[in-house]
Amino acid sequence: MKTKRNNITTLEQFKDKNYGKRGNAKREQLEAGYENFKIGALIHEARLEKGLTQAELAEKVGTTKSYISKIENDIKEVRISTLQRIIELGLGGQLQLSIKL
Amino acid sequence: MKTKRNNITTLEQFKDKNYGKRGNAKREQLEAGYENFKIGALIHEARLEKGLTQAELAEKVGTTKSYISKIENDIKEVRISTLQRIIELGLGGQLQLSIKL
DNA sequence: TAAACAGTTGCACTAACGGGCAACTCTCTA
DNA sequence: TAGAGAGTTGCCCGTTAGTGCAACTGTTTA
Repeated sequence: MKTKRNNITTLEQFKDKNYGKRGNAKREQLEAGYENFKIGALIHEARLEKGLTQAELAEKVGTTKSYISKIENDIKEVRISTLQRIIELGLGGQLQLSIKL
Repeated sequence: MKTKRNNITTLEQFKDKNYGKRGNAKREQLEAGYENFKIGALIHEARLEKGLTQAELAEKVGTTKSYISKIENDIKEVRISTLQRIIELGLGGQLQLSIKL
């Protein structure tokens, strides 16, 4: 079998290795506990929980790893339908939406 | 003062008057309890809870009532940023997003 | 070293769609 | 009747989400 050799593929690894390293948006979101949620962090975390790489997720969804990366870093705006597609096809999950008044 | 004379401006009125009348998406969503949520129904309900008309909501958000109508009826796709704008500026609420894996 | 994997970033393209305008329907009141 | 308010719908256009490619930076293993 092909063993995974490197890089971050679980949430724990990410938190251990990257948390607090760079002054990026991802870390700030973790610190803020997603109070000001960003979609990117949401997908990022879910993907790691599933143990998928960006390329693997991209393939399931029918897109490219570069696009996944852009979404996770909130570089590109996402349509809700696209978000649903990623979550359902790629992560086997469901998008939950609600309004807190 | 200018009194509101007509049409539906509360959730109760909507349910009383429209529920089950037409075979539209809105009714089906109400019946399904939003299992297959649609953004439209979400905004629609929140708007009625706030007692706003489409035009009033539109003005707060800086858009038109026609656009609000299209979103509520799921005719148009919504961007997440737009959804946030509507909920925050227009309804004074917060959009809650999560992924159920 | 190097090679392979994971992720980021830049650039350029285009079909799709967000969003506006205006005209329409429907309902209620006078 | 008519007029006004609430909501729907058709048409249109400019923007941009989504894509594709390629080059880049780490990081890990051999």
